[in-house]
Amino acid sequence: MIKTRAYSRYTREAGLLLGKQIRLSRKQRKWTEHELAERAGISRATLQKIEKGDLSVALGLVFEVAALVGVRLFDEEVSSLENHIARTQEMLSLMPGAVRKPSKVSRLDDDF
Amino acid sequence: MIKTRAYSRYTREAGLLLGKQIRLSRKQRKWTEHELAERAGISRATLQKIEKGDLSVALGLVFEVAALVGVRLFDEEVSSLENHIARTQEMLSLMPGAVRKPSKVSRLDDDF
DNA sequence: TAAAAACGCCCCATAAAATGACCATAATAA
DNA sequence: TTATTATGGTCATTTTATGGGGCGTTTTTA
Repeated sequence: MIKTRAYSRYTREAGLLLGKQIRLSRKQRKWTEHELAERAGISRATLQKIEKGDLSVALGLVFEVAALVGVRLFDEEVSSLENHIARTQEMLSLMPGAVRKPSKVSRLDDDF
Repeated sequence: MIKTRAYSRYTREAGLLLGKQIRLSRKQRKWTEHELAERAGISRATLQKIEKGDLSVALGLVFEVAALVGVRLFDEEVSSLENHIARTQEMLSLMPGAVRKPSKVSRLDDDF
């Protein structure tokens, strides 16, 4: 029995868009599936899944393929990713180490 | 034997940034790991991997969690994703059905 | 139009991910 | 400080993804 996971519409569409963008970029570069898969170090079957927007594929494989054909998430250049990471880390370190739920009452805030 | 896959710097940093952003957003919302994992329908262990930038996690799980805490890739609202998908599909349908490598010579173009 | 290549889809073996339970430690609230 | 909860990590088991191969169809080139 195969258990199919439920995904939100946003997630499904995001995966679909990403896949289509990759496919389009690959064709613009005139690379075959075989060729792109080889460059990415993955099988053709997996590449096909990615281009179809399959959400079960590992994040890293998708990112790798996307980068190879020039599809950028974060629409930022690599160099600035570093800074972005650093800034996020900074904010993170200003936060309390653990989140704690109030024991009982006083649930009017969410201060954010 | 655990086979570690090689990822490009861009991929590694993208995963790391995404994870940190998720963690930050979760804390801003004052949700515990347990809470977010539950909402996303995944285990706490998997959420921890995501927040650490682990690239082996399924794309869909990461997107789902990101969406829950408000981290958007494509920095576009959901509604426009549809249009974006449609436009990409349109361009895609204008492309030849199969990419073909030139048989021998004439490799000066890449017309793109 | 014939030959070759790209694509779509399928199955299978196995490598790897996801889960749930657990414990230890760190962090928070009282 | 003490009690409580969140987090970090490990482990065994179930579930799933990945790669490899095959095969028919479509597309392209010659």
